[in-house]
Amino acid sequence: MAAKKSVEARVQELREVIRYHDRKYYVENEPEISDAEYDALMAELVRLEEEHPELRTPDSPTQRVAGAPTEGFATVEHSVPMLSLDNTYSAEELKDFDARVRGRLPGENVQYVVELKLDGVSVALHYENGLLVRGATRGDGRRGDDVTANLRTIRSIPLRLAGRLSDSSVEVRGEVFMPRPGFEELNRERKRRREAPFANPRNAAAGSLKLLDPSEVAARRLDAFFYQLMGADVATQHEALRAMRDAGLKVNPETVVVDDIDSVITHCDEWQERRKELDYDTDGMVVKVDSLAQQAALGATTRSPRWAIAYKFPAQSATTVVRDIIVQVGRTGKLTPVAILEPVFVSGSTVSRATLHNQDEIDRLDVRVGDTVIVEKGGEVIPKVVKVVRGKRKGRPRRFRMPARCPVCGEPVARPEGEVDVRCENVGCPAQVKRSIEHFASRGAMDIEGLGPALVEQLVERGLVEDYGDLYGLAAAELSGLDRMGEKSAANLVAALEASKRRPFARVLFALGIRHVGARVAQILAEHFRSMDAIMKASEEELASVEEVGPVIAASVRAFLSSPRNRRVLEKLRRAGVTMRGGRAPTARRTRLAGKTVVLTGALATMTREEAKEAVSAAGGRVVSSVSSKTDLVVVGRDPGSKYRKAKELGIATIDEEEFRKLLGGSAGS
DNA sequence: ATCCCTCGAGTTCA
DNA sequence: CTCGAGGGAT
Repeated sequence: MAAKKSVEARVQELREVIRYHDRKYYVENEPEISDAEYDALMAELVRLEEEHPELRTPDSPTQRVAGAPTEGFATVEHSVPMLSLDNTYSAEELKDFDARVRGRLPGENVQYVVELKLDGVSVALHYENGLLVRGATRGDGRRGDDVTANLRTIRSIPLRLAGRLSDSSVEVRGEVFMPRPGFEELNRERKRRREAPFANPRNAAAGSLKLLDPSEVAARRLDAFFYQLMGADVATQHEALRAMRDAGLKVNPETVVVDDIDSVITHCDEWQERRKELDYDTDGMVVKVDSLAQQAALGATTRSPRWAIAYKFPAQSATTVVRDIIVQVGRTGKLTPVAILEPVFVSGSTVSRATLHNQDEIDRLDVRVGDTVIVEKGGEVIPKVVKVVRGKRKGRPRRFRMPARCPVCGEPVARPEGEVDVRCENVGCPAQVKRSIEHFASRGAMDIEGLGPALVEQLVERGLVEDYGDLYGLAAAELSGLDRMGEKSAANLVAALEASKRRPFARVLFALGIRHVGARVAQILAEHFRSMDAIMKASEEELASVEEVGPVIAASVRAFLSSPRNRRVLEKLRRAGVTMRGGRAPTARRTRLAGKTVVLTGALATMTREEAKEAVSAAGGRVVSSVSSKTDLVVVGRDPGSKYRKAKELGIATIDEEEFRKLLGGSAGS
């Protein structure tokens, strides 16, 4: 056993040495040994582990690419939501931010940390006892994909933390990105293999993290910078950055701590130019209040923290020509003018169309066909026509006027008094019919896989369906004759339709496409009325008396369900066996909240008002809007309103968010 | 009457 | 993502 002992010791030693050099090379950028020497160390470790599989541990440097390709990614809920930051675009707005911060921290000294804002993919890593156990993408902020296997392949992400954090359990957040040289190399290779190149490094990074085979991810040159540390004993953001760096997590070196907003602005201005020197993309700067105590005092709104803000570099713009202005008809019948542009490359992608929203916008810009215009990407994604270059207008092109008749069905259109939008009111208009079927089939609604715009187009054009009620009458035989529809796809679609009949009632209600009834309102109505019959019977007043439903929504629902045409469609759905009633309400657990009347005031940090309400009703309690002598408990969040005072006056018990979560029994926020 | 927060709806490209 | 508008609180 003596031999065994020395092998074990050698394995340990190799791991430590490799980890040390990994860090020198990938994190600190100061390699101490040659690649060949490094490879030799790694080869020895691999060999020893192969000979002694019992010595393998998950944090061994050989285990970066472990695990077979997966079918998909599990969803992970973030313990604390990954909020996005509010954006600012000018020095003026930064000063406003500073004023808001100081206003909420009277008499206190405020320091700011200014960091580069990387243009990549946000991730959250969990280390337990110093070991990387899980990593997830930001997703929608509340839940993301578990991409642990892929993150493990990124060499600048330590599998085990070093130094003071070496056996602590922390969460760190950062940005995974692809440096430009790696991106260019990847695209050259993709072109060689006749694969579509990525439009920009961010897309390449996002696409790489979603690869199902970790060994493919390992071949991509991904990198990461970390900027948030949770669960460690630090008092300021700059200490957190230092602690992460000491632990072997890569932290962006271009970070400064400053004493006032003017220095922040100077720094932002400077990087606007200097960012070109970097070999990775940045889309702005992030300004954070340094003190974590002050951060906590400032808190967050439901959307973003109040202690940080993003300063976005001015959007890149490009000049192009308007070839045409066309008019689209949406699901609700709204006519939308769209500029068809001479394709032009703007910040990462080629733009060929841009919405002009409505006649007012067109008049404001005075865009005409043939005009030269400046386009920008508002919010990095959606292109926007910013202005017309008047000097380049040739001749006297006609002003654009919204058509008096629907371009699709030819019926006259209406523009209600005082509204900016023009609508086609013909519910049988093919454009509306197609869009409403697409909506019906979409994810979030009935989620019918394989039923996309192209197929809907054919189904309607060939008269196979007149509305979404007809979908369930489709037979595989009818379908397999369509373009790109073999027997197999036809059978799949029929199966998908069958499966969709079991969607929960709330989804069905949403799928109907009633104006003002989105996913959320549908959920509220479903929970309150429990069945289609009950909603059909409800009067407008009864509908409007439901919390969160006002006169406009009530009228819209009533109008939809009163229309004989819609009733016929609903009848088809009912006969097909589509869910028309909700299940029972989840049985209330026996908790200390059971039977209590609760009032919420102020903003909660870890859940929205709605989630809090759900949590209370799941716990058997009831949330009402105002404090009275009948109220049992007032939950006080950040910036409580007058309800807090009233609770004090009436001597009603108040609790803060932490106590509230305890009362909910830890299972809140689900 | 007015402010603030959310939700709904429309939109682009790979 | 952003704009506009509905709903509730003030």
